[in-house]
Amino acid sequence: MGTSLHESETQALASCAAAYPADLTILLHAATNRVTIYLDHAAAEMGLNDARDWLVLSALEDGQQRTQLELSRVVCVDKTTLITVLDRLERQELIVRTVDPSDRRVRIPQITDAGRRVFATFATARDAAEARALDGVSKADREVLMRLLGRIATDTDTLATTA
Amino acid sequence: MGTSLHESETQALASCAAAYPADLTILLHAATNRVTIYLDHAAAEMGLNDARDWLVLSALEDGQQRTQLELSRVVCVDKTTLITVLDRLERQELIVRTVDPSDRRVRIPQITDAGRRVFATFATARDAAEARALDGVSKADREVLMRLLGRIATDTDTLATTA
DNA sequence: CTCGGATCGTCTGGACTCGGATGATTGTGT
DNA sequence: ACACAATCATCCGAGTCCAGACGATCCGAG
Repeated sequence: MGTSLHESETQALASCAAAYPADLTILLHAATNRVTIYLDHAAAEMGLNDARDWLVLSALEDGQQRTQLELSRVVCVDKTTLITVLDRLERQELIVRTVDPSDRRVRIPQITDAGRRVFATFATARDAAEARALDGVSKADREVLMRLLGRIATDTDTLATTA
Repeated sequence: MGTSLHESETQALASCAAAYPADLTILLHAATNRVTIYLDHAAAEMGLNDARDWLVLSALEDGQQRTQLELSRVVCVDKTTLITVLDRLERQELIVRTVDPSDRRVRIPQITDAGRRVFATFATARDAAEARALDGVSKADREVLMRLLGRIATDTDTLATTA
């Protein structure tokens, strides 16, 4: 499934970043696309469909009981789209959908042992990639990066001006 | 066209960032989504369909003559998808497709004066948003952010390990 | 108890994306 | 001059996304 696209996208992104090196917006997109491509590739290598599949697994990994709707909010995936992800993960026996006996409307997706293993291997692969991407970067600089990204991600003022 | 979705996405992103504050991958996604939502909103306000519409305009703004295929590579938009963007921009008279007399296969999209005006107003809105998002951040920290993002975006080693 | 509104998961229809096919045009070898 | 591969824009089809509709279930008011 679509493994040959990585090559061309990689090239395209390279020229992208080269063309607009000073623009925060473009840089954000380019950096995100880059890690997305890598993560999708890593996910495909271990039988997952997407980096999003792993994201869902990671949200389930803490064992906390969550409704599908709650889960969709946590991982920022549309509730409709989440269904297809859960269907796929369930078919691969990485999760199971349990029914809450106290409320038969809701389904509680829960990670299986197999799912936990896939999550763990993916997580180490991702951590290695992150470490490599930031290799040689000082602790202080990393902290700056994370802090500013977090600020951009959660800054409500940026959006408030449009209202 | 889909203006009501901004609200819900914003909420979702907020919880997203809160749930995984230490993960570079998640932070990148959350930050990018945030600025994308803002830019899409700003684009819609001035009659554009997308932030991507503006991205295409920005690539045409330097007046350099580019083939559609070249353009698609510069802005990281699939050549097929670019067609629909150009069709829309042409319908709005923000660009024109000219034919290269020396090679009648190619179309050279060129920005019009109206397109230049839309680009300029959007650019100032974006710059203001970026300035607000980084308000109070020291020059040195900004430089760190841009440099590391650029490095992540262009780092070839990260992908090379998958081959 | 029962009715009505709220909330869950799922389904559906229309729009978008993108790999590959197609047609037009180019240049190159002979 | 002519065949033929290469390259451009465009079209098409399979896959995906998501807002809204829907049935099932819960809960509070009467």
